[in-house]
Amino acid sequence: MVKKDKSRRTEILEKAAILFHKKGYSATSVRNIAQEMKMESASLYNHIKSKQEILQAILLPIAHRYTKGIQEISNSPLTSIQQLERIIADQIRITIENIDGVSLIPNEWVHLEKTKERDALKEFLDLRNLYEKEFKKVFKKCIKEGYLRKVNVDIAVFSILSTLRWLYSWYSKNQKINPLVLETELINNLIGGLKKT
Amino acid sequence: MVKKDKSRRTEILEKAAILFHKKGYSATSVRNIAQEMKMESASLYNHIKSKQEILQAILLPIAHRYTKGIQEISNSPLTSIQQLERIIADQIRITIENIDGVSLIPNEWVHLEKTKERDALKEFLDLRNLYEKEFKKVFKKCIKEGYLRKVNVDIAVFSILSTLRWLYSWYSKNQKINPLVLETELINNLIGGLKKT
DNA sequence: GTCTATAAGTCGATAGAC
DNA sequence: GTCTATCGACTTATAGAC
Repeated sequence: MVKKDKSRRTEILEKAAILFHKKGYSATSVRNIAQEMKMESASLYNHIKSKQEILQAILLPIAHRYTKGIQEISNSPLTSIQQLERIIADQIRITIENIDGVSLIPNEWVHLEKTKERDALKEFLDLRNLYEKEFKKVFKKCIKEGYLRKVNVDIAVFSILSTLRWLYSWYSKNQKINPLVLETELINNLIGGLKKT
Repeated sequence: MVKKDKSRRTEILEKAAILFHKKGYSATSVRNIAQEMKMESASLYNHIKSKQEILQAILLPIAHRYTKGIQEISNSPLTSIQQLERIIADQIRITIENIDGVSLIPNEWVHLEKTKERDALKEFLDLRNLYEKEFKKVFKKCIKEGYLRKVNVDIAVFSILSTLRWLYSWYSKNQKINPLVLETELINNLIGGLKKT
C-alpha cells in the first residue's frame, strides 16, 4: 500500500504549528504561514477558512486524543497503579509524536474562540476538565488501595501534570534520548521519588 | 513611616503584567493597557518608552531575583540537600509574591528584543542558563553525597523545574492554600516521592 | 488553486495643544 | 502629564482575473 500524499491542508497545519510554537498564535501572521508554504497569503484561504480555524484544527484533535487515551486506560482491567503509569506513558507518547502541536496546549488555547461552526474554547476546556477529573480519580484510587502515600491530591496531580505539560519543551532540546528510557525514568521519578531509601 | 505612593509607572507595569498573563504579550495592545489605566494610549508614553520596555521591566528583575536567590543559597554553608530544598522554597515564594509577573517567565520571554538600551533577550537567557547550571550543580552534589538516588540529572531537574514553572497557574486557582503547607507538600513530593514505602 | 489588488480595521508610536 | 489627531505599517480576509 502506497502512502497517500500529504494534503496541502495538512502541510499548512504543520507549518502553522511550528510557527505558533516558536512565536505564539498572535505574533504569527497569516503571511508568515503563507511564506513557509511558498504561497501568497490569499492562496491559503483556498484550504482554510480563517487563522482561527487553523488553531482549532491543531488543538482540538490533540485534546480529544488525550481524553480518549485516559478513558480507555481507566476503563481497562489494569490495577490502579498500572493505570497511572500507563496514563503517564500515554502522555509522553502523544508529546513525542507531535511536539509542535502539543506545545500549544499549555498556553495557546486561550486564543481559541467560539465560531459559527463550533465553540472551540468550551470544547477544549470541557475536554481538559474531563481529563483532570479522570486523572484525579485514578490517583485517588492508587492512594485508597495503598499504592501511594496519603498526599494532597490536588498538589500532587498538578505537579505530575506540570512535568508532562513541559515535556515538549525539554524534548525539543533532547531528541536524541531513547523514548523508552525517558518513559521509565520519568515514571520512576514522578511516582517513586528521588530520595535514596 | 508612611508608605510611598505607588508610582504611575509601577501601576502600568502591574496592569500590563495582568493583561500579558491573560492574553499574552502580542495579543495585548498598548490601547488595552491604557484602558486599564483609564488613560489614552498616547499618555502612557510619558511613563514608558515602548511596549517592549514594559515587558523588559517586568521580566528582567524577576530573572535577576531568581538567579540572585539560587547563588546566595548555593554559597551558603547548608548541606546540599538543604540547599536543594531552600532553592525550591525560594521559587515558590517568588511565585506567590508576584504571580502575574512570574506567569510570563515560561513563555513570554520569546518576545524580548535587543533594544538600543539593552539586549534583553540575551540578558534573560544568560540568567536562565546560569540558574539551570547552578540548580544542576546542587542536584549533582546531592547525588554524590548520597542524599538522592543516581537518577538521570537532566530529566529529574527538568521535571522539578516544570512543576515550579507551572506553580503560578495552579496557585492562581488555589490561593486559599497556606503557602507553608504548599511548600512542605511540594518539596516532599518532588524529592521524597509519592510511593508508599 | 494561485495570483494581484484591495478593503476595513488595528497596531505602536509621535506631534503638538493645553 | 493628559489630551486629540494622525502617521505609516501591518493585520485578516475577500473579490475577481487567470
